[in-house]
Amino acid sequence: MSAIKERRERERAQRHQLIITAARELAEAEGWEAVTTRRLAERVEYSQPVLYSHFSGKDAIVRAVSIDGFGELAAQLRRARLAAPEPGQALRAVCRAYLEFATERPALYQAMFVMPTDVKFAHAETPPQLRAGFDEFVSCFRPDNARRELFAEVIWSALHGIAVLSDSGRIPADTQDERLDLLVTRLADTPS
Amino acid sequence: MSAIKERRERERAQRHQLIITAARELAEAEGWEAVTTRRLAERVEYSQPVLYSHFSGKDAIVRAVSIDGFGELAAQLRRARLAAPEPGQALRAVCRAYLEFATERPALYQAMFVMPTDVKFAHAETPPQLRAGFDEFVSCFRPDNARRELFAEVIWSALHGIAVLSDSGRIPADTQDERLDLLVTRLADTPS
DNA sequence: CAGGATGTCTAGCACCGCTAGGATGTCGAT
DNA sequence: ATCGACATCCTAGCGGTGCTAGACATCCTG
Repeated sequence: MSAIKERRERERAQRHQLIITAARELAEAEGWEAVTTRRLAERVEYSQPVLYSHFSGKDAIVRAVSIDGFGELAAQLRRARLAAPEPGQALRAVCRAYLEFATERPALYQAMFVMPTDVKFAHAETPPQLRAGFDEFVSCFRPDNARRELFAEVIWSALHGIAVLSDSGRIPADTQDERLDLLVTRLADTPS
Repeated sequence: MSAIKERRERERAQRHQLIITAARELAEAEGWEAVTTRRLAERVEYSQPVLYSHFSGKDAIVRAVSIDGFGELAAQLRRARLAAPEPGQALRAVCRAYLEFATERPALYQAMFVMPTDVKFAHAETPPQLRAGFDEFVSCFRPDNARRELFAEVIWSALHGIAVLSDSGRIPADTQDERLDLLVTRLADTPS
């Protein structure tokens, strides 16, 4: 009897994740405007109301996708930082990885940082994945830099601006490296 | 006979602008998600199809609002730059004015830089108002700085990132000044 | 095997952007 | 002054959206 309940919960959790990945795939293939509850339901081979038994609404689905994204972004940034040959190169590597993430998964990135959300950065309810990503930037600055969190914030904001303006075609995408170089050179902390 | 036509065209132009300002006011009061063609039509006291005799669709209305915004932003940046006591303060003043614009007119700012658009920055069909705004940033760097356009792009992107992330509540809004200070200090061109 | 809880679907609500086609009014020529 | 042509504007409706109430089926429990 308990085994049955467990099986059901397992199936339910599977379907929960199925909805999230289906939404993500659909968004990455055709953009978020193509992600409608009807198409999503059809894709997971259930009717619309099933979606609402898992999520409070479409926003919640987008949020779930974005939280998955936060985890992947943090992992990618971490990998880049650790792979940097020397500490001085870490910031550049992490920044490059960030921009790569944004350009390679534009829809996922949009869900994370552009679409309306109630997820905060520096807050008690901040998802740990997001905090982890932020910390990768912080770690690129010297521990004795009292303002390293501020540095990280500004770097992150600048990268976000670059990512989103080039994604929407507002600035040309072919000079990304020069912008990255300027940003990193200017904002790396100066060894005391 | 020609006078009548002229009067009609005048009235038509008036109504054209009326639609734009109504859309803008509605967006600034309740956000863009509240700007529907029905509500907008009601507000200008015409039926929906009238909107479509002036604009090809809702997107075109948003674009018209944003172009108005580009003009105002450029003027505001120019004022700030010229009011700076000395050239070294110009960049800081312009950046501050930019962030002020974004925080005081969030909906207008969204139409200009966040909502999907076909307006490009560096392009032949770039609206002159937008180019003028960009040039205000360029003018904050020394003419002999060969990369001043790149500097302007990066500054702009960073400001945009800060503006949009704090508007959506993703970074706290109460430490804007510190970010601004860091950014300006690091990216001002170094006198040779 | 009956009863109740659980899960799922069909059908529909109010809203969206957008448009076809008819009613209304105005203009210029006869 | 009247009539036809034209421009203007609105009503009504299309297919779509997010979301939900209520009927239906299915399964576990006593």
